[in-house]
Amino acid sequence: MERKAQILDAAAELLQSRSFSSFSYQDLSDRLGITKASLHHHFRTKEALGRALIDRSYAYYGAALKEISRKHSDPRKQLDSYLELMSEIAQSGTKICVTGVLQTEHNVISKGMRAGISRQHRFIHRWLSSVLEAGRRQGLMDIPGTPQDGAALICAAIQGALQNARAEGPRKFTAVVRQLRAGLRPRE
Amino acid sequence: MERKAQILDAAAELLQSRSFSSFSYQDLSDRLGITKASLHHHFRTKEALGRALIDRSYAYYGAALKEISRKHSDPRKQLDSYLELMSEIAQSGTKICVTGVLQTEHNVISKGMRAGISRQHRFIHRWLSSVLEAGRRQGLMDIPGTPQDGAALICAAIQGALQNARAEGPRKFTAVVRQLRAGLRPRE
DNA sequence: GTCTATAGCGGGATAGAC
DNA sequence: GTCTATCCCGCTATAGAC
Repeated sequence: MERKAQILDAAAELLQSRSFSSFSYQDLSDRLGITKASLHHHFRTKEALGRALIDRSYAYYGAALKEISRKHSDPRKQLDSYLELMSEIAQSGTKICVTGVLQTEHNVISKGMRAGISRQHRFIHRWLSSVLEAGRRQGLMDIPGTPQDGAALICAAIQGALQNARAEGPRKFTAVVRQLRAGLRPRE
Repeated sequence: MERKAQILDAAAELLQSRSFSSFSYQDLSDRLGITKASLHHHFRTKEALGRALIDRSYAYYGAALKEISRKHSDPRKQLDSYLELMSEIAQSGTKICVTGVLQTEHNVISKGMRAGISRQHRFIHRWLSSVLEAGRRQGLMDIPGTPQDGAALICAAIQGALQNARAEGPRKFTAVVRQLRAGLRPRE
């Protein structure tokens, strides 16, 4: 299980920096110092590895967002924490979000992988919707439009901003976050 | 030249539906009915084809945005036309924007391709900034923050929205556009 | 400008020994 | 669980005839 986790760590790094189609078992072999054949022992096919990566990402966000909800009751703080979480990816300088990578490869990955990505996207969208909904209900945010639309904008903008930022520099990410917050008008 | 254009048409379609690394000269050969060797006659390397695709995309947006600026003097109409242009991609159901595809492959493409994508991104960002700036100056839009930040949000959100929409359905795109417009608060 | 033929590499994957 | 050895395939790219 130790090994499996090591492989997933290295694979996640490669997925987010190079995309799914553009990393190989050979790349993993080089990084981990074990042969391709051994890697196939842990994940029989690359598709299986892909599904495992998505499941792991889903579990990560599940835990992270739950933790945020537990830690802060103020929806403004919850939103901030989410944005902070995403900004860590931007600060890597080499990675973008898993959803962005795999939605871009939507037409070249398996149905199983597509389903996993869809589930993750919908989960995060739902969480953000509920945060915005609470923010409005408690009179803490002045959201124009529905919480669902607001959440859709945040999902799309953060995903695009990470891609823009890796290519153009991290200031692109902070600019988008700044504008996003301005548009949601949290009250002081 | 006729042939070159045909190849670029087919390649653009494949680029936007499958990503750069995930289409091959064989795919083009199948679609166009000419051999891989012939394709190499027109574009010696795939990298050269990639650069040509980016140049073509850049020229396309150059012409399209110029045309929009010529046609409408009202910045609100200019913005609407831009969003309309992007929504055509969403309506395809299979394609996403070139910038999104190639920024996602940022670490696996050549420097020349990166430079071309960067130029295109900065061009569109600059155009949007000037539209928002005019909107504010003429008292037609109530943009919170700078026009530059506003433009960065639009770029990122549209790019992400196209990816979300292809995976989750076209309503994702319209939701993002709706929220984007609400955040920019154009006056009636 | 298009073809046939082929080189050369790297990809995912398997068999079977240890 | 890891290895060596190997398979088969598709990829980019080239040579050279028509």
